[in-house]
Amino acid sequence: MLTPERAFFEQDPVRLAPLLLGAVLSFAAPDGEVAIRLSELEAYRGVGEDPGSHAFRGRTPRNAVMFGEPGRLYAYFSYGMHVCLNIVARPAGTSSGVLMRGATVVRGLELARRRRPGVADRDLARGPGRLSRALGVPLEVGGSDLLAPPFSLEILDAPLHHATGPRTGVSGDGGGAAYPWRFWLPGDEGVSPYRRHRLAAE
DNA sequence: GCTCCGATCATCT
DNA sequence: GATGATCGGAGCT
Repeated sequence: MLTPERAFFEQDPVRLAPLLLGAVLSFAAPDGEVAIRLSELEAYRGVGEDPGSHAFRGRTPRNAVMFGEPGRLYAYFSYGMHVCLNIVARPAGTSSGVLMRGATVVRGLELARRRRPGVADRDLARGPGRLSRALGVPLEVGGSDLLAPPFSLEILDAPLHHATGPRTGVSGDGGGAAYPWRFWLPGDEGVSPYRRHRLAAE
């Protein structure tokens, strides 16, 4: 394991995402620290390039963090109840991100269980909304540097064998086989359950 | 295991 | 005013 330099995050998110599989991210919240090992990620490119990206139509107040320094946290509120977490990629001014979709808890298991009463251990961080709750990262922490406290991030020395496929839950042109930018560790229990996307009306 | 469906609201049109 | 990078529960196989 090693701590990456800032420049590591300047690469294309499609290259970056698989390199982050197996990485350990920890967050020290007021009530304690939880660390997770990433097992599923999705890459999102920027303005005009990726119809599935929040940045596709340009900069807005919500997505402004993606246009800033790489290695920071882009957090957004989804479906009226979930917080999803991305790692900003590419040089400042461009806009890209890597969505953290699934992980397993490797430290602070007792705390993670307390945050998700009644949830099985393997489900604590299996899914993007669940992942943010297990870590204890609120929306307001968006924009923070993942390379500085209260965060820490360690990556593997060598990439792991991984699988690739279409992104989950992305509708319209950004879904489907044209953008096979979902990366996961085959067989890992932290990989989110695949949800078949709804077919177009007949 | 699977499918269907409602919750719930910031964001953008 | 509609949509969505989701989740959990109900009910079925």
